[in-house]
Amino acid sequence: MKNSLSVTVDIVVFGMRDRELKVLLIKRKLSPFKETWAIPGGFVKPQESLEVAARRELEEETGAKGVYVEQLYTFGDPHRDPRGRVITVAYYALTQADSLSLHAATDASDVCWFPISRMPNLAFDHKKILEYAIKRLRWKFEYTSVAFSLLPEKFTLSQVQDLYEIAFAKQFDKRNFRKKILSLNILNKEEVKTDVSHRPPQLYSLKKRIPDIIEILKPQDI
Amino acid sequence: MKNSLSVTVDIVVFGMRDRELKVLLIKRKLSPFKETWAIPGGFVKPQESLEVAARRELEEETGAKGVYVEQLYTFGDPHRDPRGRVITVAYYALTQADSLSLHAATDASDVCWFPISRMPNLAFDHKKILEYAIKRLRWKFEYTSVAFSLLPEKFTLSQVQDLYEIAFAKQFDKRNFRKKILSLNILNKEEVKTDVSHRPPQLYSLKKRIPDIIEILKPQDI
DNA sequence: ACAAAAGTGTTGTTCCTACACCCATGA
DNA sequence: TCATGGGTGTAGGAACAACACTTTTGT
Repeated sequence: MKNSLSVTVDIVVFGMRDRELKVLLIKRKLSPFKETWAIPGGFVKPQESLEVAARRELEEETGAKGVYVEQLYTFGDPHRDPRGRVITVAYYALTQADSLSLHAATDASDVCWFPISRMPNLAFDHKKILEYAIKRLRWKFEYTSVAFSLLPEKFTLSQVQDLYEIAFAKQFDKRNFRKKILSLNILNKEEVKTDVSHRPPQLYSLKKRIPDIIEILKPQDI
Repeated sequence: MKNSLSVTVDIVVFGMRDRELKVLLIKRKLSPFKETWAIPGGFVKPQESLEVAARRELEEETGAKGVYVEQLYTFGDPHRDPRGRVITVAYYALTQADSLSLHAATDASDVCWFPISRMPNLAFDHKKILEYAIKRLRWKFEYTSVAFSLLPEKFTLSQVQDLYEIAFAKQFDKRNFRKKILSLNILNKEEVKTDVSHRPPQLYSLKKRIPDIIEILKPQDI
């Protein structure tokens, strides 16, 4: 039973800022890949479940608790880590970027949001992990309501549309989009937003119990 | 870096037999869970990638090579294995059950197909893994062409429909089903099957290059 | 008054659903 | 000739796509 395998978790943290979809990266303080940008992660502790480990890593960098976290894929190529055999279980998280305050954890000299369209070189096989995460994110946006995890508690329909247009790099017809979202019957109407210098928008919140799969977009929309 | 983690792969092997969707199970020869049915699996070797390990386990029990294999999920609860911390990366495979010959590998005293509707008690957390695999399988049947991996090279449209009706435990309208499948434009027409005591059916094969996601069924079909 | 974003309906088209009978072969 | 599974079309309804103007507020 004894062997020299190690297991890490890595967590791809998504957030929406400045009308761009961004990912949180850390600059590594230690070898290998010292001073290279990487996805946050670390070794799994002996008595810790994988998701708990992923949430711990997330919290260390961002302070975020209770956000949406989902297992992505396990990367186990024997040569993916120069230190030896390290298998990593990748997760991704959807956060409200604006409500987080970043702190470089002990193993990082810097933490920063990077837009997915302009990524630096990444350590290990993190480029592959990131590409996989983006693919999964789009799929989830299409078929589930996870996208709303990137928005504040109360939001306008325009914010939802912006989110989808950014994620898919594509414009949608306003009337059809609103009709579609409302017809899904997954939103509660909240109050009307005031203090805006234009017509006051209706705020909505996401209902609590929602089916896993709801087909928000059609495949040809992509 | 040294720790006492072990990593295994488990592989849920699906096949279609006697108009039922079945899963291959082994009877464990060793403790823990001696003489209990379990999903085939084993420890990952130091220089072996995860998928290679999964395929090796599959081949040991069935001789099957080159079949469809996909990573499912990684189960890492600290207490899932009484021997200590064992993380398992679960895979599933889609095989043409009739073309396999089963051999109990060294760690098994028996190998057998079980219909998913009548499963025995399973070792470890294998019940959970299996439920997860069945969920993923249905999802994949809906949105991709993996189902065809359970069929022989050349097949009739009725075989496809049977497969879907069995997987979803639901009847589909013959004309609509055939229209739908053909409209996807993923099949090549082959020869007509002879030597059947009824009207000779048209044989089809799956085209080589097919988009990942094709929406074979609609959500409300399920 | 104007700038800025919110909000709203209709029509044509496409896709889905429901439904029942004839066909080709081997025995 | 009969038993067996293979194969086919149409009509009504639902969902989607394309499209432009009016509303409400702050400045």
